[in-house]
Amino acid sequence: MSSRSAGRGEGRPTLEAVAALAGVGRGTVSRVVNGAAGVSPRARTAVEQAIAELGYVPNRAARSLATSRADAVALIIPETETRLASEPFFASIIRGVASELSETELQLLLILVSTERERRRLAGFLDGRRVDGVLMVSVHADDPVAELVESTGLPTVLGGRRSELEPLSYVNSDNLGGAWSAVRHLLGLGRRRVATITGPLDMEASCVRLEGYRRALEEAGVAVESPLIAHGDFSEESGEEAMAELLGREPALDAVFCASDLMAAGAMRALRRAGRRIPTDVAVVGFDDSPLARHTEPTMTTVRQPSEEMGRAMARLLLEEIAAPGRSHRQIILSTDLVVRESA
Amino acid sequence: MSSRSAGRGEGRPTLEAVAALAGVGRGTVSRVVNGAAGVSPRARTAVEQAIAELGYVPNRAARSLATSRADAVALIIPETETRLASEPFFASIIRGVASELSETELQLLLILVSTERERRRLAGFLDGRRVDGVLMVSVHADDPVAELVESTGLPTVLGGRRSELEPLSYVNSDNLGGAWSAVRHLLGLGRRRVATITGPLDMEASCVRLEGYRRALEEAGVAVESPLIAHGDFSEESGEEAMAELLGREPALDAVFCASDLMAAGAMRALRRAGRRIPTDVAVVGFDDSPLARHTEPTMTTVRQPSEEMGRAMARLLLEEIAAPGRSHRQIILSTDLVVRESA
DNA sequence: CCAGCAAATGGGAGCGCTCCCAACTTTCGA
DNA sequence: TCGAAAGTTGGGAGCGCTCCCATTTGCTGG
Repeated sequence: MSSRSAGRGEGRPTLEAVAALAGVGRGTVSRVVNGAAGVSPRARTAVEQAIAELGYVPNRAARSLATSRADAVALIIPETETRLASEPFFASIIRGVASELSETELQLLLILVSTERERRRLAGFLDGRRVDGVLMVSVHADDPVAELVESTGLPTVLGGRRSELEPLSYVNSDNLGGAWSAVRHLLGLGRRRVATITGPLDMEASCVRLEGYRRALEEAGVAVESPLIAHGDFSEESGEEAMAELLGREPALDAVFCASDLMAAGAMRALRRAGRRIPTDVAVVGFDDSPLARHTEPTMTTVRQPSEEMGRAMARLLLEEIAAPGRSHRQIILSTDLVVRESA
Repeated sequence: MSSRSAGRGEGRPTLEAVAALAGVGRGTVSRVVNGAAGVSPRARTAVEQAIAELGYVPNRAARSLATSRADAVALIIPETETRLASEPFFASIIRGVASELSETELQLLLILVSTERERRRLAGFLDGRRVDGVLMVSVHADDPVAELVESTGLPTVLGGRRSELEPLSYVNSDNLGGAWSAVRHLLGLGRRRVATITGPLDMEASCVRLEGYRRALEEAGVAVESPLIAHGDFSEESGEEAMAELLGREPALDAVFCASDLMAAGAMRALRRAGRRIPTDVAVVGFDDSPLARHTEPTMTTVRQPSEEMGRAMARLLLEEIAAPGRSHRQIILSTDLVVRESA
């Protein structure tokens, strides 16, 4: 049903074969295939028939060579360790990107970069212009991979930004608002000793979430105390350690806002081990609303960020950027919302 | 640091430019670039120098056109609904595949197929020979996507198989042994009314896990009763429903083996709602050892399948198949092991 | 009835690379 | 010392497609 005649790579019909069968020139066939104007109805039908008969499919390499377009975009995930697997966030991004791209002719190249070797390989790859644009998530402030991508001058869209003055286009979620509403929720519950576990501070999202925490506290007239702030790296283990640390410094804390669900899960574990009841003794709020949040015990109150939509928006932005290169860069902020469950 | 001179696509140096600068012919440069033998040391250094000086990177489209290789493989995930996001299994596969591929020149194309439109697009894509091989996971028995792939004649490796007489190469985990040991564990705990929630029966893995369940029971001289068997589709909701159904039919059951962690999580929820204690009243075992298993309450006993290794093995097999096409197809079975936690 | 213009069409000239062969060197054995 | 074998090298001939221009065809108006 798919490839006619001998399925081998060699026998595949070319533009020329179609032209011959349809009794027209290559140019005409090309026009039909690419939906260009200026083809008589008669010629068009003849060509379409020939295409169907031969089962013609254009050779992308040849097209690429002639047009110097790649018809592909890369999604770069600089994943340290096992984050890809443990954080469904990435999977959602992938889904969003893929679904948006499926409307187009563009292919999606997935590039996981963790080692130095892979980074070098990426450099050559991008310089080889095998893609028309680049999507990149999980960017750290001085990420060499991001710099590499930026230096290629390819259309690029980031998921998240490196700093407030991010020169590249990006899609971000409202980290400030999300964190703020999480902490406000905690305060609304009457909690006053609210701690926070941040993500890695070389990621802007972490800083902004911390800032949201600060603002909510200040607005409520509650002092921001550094013993109530601990740092993690988004991983579950780091959340567990940070929580233990917090508990050691501030035994009286009655709530904690974690910059990721994974860390919140770790924190919950640490709290349980310390004999604290959740949420009675300590209320916990996470960030992401990953599937995990519905499986912790108690279920987790968390800030939902629309990760799939984020992937979609990234892809859309990239398409625009590819279509109109040089245009000034754009950014999209997606709103977050608090999902209240049992833990707070 | 990456692209010299005017970064624009046009100004990029070609093979010819390198040849000119090095004072040799195109053939020699090509030989050097491709590490072919038969180049004098003198010529080789001259070429290498020129390449460095010009920052030359071969144009892949041109190479593809000339060699009719694509230097890429596709990973096809026929994902229904949100499975990609909810099942870290896929993420692990991706990681494994990507890490194995990073040793090579091959690029990884990710193709998510869920709609009919996307399937048609895939057909054209594969016929366009844009990849040298195909990797595919989550295959259903009469999966049209799998048939499509098979019909292209491209080197292909499946994750899982469609039936016992799967003609394509595949990597599979020991579903039979895994299920068997899970149920044996349950029996060892003294449980005698052991139920099971299967996956979709149009997937071989589901059938085999069910078979493992049967055998363990039979070996122990325990009758296999159909009221103790319910069917799900690997999703959490289906697990919940199936468990409710089971409870209705067989209130006295004291254990349940679920063909996926997600369904086990759903089952646990249903049990809790029905007032059954886990594992006191009903012991639960899942399958996959997804991250989720460590977050349920109680934590889940489950069968671990090495999903990342599965991805790796798939990639390795595909590389072999691409290198030596026509060679008879191969299969690899990865062993599973039981991870005992609190739920059983 | 024909000049004059627009629409349609054919096909040459690449795109940058690999393949392969003819030609040239060098080396070695007799 | 010479011919043959082995080692090198250059570059023509594509790979299949798009771009673009010259040419042909089909109309319209004077």
